[in-house]
Amino acid sequence: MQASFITIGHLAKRTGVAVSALRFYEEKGLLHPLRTNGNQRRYLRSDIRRVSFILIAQKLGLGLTEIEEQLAKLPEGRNPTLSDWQKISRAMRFEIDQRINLLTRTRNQLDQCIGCGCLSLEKCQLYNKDDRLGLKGAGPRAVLD
Amino acid sequence: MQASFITIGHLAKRTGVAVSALRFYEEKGLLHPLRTNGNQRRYLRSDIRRVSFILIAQKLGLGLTEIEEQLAKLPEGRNPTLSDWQKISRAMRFEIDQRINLLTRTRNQLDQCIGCGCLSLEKCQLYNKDDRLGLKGAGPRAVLD
DNA sequence: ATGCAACCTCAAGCTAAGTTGAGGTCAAGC
DNA sequence: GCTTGACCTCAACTTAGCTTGAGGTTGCAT
Repeated sequence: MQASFITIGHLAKRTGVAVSALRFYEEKGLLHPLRTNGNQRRYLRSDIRRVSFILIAQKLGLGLTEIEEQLAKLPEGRNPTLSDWQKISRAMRFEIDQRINLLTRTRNQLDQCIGCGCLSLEKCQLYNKDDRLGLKGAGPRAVLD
Repeated sequence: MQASFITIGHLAKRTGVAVSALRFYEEKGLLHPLRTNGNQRRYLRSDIRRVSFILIAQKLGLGLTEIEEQLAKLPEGRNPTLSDWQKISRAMRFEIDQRINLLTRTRNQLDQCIGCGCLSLEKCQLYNKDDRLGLKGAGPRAVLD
């Protein structure tokens, strides 16, 4: 059978990802190729799509660990169906929306800052909001010189 | 004079950034504190704002090198004025807008993908567009199993 | 004038996401 | 049946952005 198995080199060419990166992804648990008797990796054709997903998700700023969590939702063993992928796509859309919202909020706050000239931690909305500082101590207050 | 100089510890508390990170930023050329006779760092109060800027810019995904380029626009020596900061803020606003646009485009493309179920490199807008693949060889075409 | 927290330097270590290289094996075409 | 390109493992190196630790000094408050 010249079945649906492809070599690592083939997968690399089809996805534009380096062979070394594909091996690295396997090490990180994102890919699970089979092996020949001679110990060479053999991928399913559907792994091309799997790798595409990794690339897209990385563009969205997800780390490999988070990506693995998403991929874990795919059925292991059988080829993922269209609806399997659609579920994940929707999750990603949600992610993107979140990011757009965050950026939009940041931009609005920055607009205020352009107005007031403040890039101060204590007065500026831009920074106070998003966690990070506890602003615990009632330290000095004169930030604007 | 209890002038406008602050210690590294003070700056750390005011910004929420670790002392070690502040020293690291200096090494990378983002901060230029003075030194006491005893070799301890002394920062200007305006460095609080400078650090705030670093934090915000990092959230936007800029690397320290790029941030340094922005900061280089600030006058060295004298305290930056309101309008100095405003210039930089506007540059940032532009950056944010760019990012929002990119994400919005990505989302629209993903929406198409949800429709067609394709997360394929060769057919999907999402991936083909943005560089990366040369898609040079006229390799096999059957991506959807 | 002394104690001790806060500071200093320098080297090494860490995570993420890979790449590079050495040394060796596999498999497919002639 | 042999050659050769593609594959294998394992270890070390890379960049970014820091943290941690060892060993030593400073400076402020009493």
